[in-house]
Amino acid sequence: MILIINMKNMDLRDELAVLEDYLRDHDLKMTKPRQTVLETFLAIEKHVTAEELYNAVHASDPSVGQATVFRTIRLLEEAGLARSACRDDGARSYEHAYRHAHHDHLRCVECGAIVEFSDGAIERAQASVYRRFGYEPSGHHLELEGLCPSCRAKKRA
Amino acid sequence: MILIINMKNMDLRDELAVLEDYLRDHDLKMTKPRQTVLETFLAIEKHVTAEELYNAVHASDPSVGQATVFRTIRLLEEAGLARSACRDDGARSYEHAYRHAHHDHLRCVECGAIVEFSDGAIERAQASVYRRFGYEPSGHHLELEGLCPSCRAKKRA
DNA sequence: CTTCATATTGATAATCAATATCATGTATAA
DNA sequence: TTATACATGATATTGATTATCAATATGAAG
Ligand SMILES: [Zn+2]
Ligand SMILES: [Zn+2]
Ligand SMILES: [Zn+2]
Ligand SMILES: [Zn+2]
Repeated sequence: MILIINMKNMDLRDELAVLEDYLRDHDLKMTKPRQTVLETFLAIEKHVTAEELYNAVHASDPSVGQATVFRTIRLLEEAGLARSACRDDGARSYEHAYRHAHHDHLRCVECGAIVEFSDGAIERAQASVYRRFGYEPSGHHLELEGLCPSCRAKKRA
Repeated sequence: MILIINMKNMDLRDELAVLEDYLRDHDLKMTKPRQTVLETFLAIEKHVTAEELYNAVHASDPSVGQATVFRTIRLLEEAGLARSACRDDGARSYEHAYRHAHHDHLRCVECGAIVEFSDGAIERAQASVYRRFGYEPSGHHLELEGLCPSCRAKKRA
């Protein structure tokens, strides 16, 4: 058990430092709930909604409230530790941002499977669009939708 | 006044036919509120939310209720007359889809100005991503964010 | 260690977009 | 016209998120 906790702490070190720096710079305080939310978020290696994150947080510390999870995930976003995108079906979803290179998403409209990809040609073409209209780039959201190989197979069967 | 109404009717002819065909094929009925919502939607040449559309509809016919506007804009989407995308700040927004070629959006994060563009290189690169992962394309959403020329100038001043 | 100003918390109420419900009104075909 | 199924507007409801607020915890200063 202690080993696991130690391993977690090792993995967390940088992210924790990023959060602490952000808090210090904004006269905010490090608290137990905020650490719990950060740890839980970092332990989930996929896209999560605030609700899903709350469930996970609640499992390891039932005293943490929903509101705090919503507040903290926004904080993580501002601190550069999380990235968010609005999901077409309602709830906003979040993913890791620190030490996770920019990527776009390819989602199966049938089963929801998500492929994360990065494509140089797309990025370069986007840069040229920015230049064409004289805009200064500050980010973008690209989601490709389609039918994944296994759902295509099922549909043919 | 009559002239304007006639002009509107001319512009509407095709779109109205598209909706009528869709309604007939689905055993649905053409009604006054549905026509009003369609006319109003087509008269607005920019992205609108259901709420904004309701306000415009209400101006020309106060008897039409909000629920009907929500229902009808979804209907227009299904009929291929409207396209929607979820806006980062909350409400879903809609734009014309009939006889409006696919395009992507470049939005100023400062003033909200939107440039609609279409870029062959981006579309081709996306097609190659679909092939790479064996997905069958069914659509995509791309929004570039940045600072428009005039906001860049203001920022420098 | 104690003080103390200030930030944070969890519970709850409130907001916002979007849907569901339902009694009443209306389109359309026979 | 008459029947039938669909559509409507008002209203209640949902679901995600945010605001409010009294009680608590943090962290810097003394
Ligand atoms: Zn699939
Ligand atoms: Zn991702
Ligand atoms: Zn601008
Ligand atoms: Zn557009």
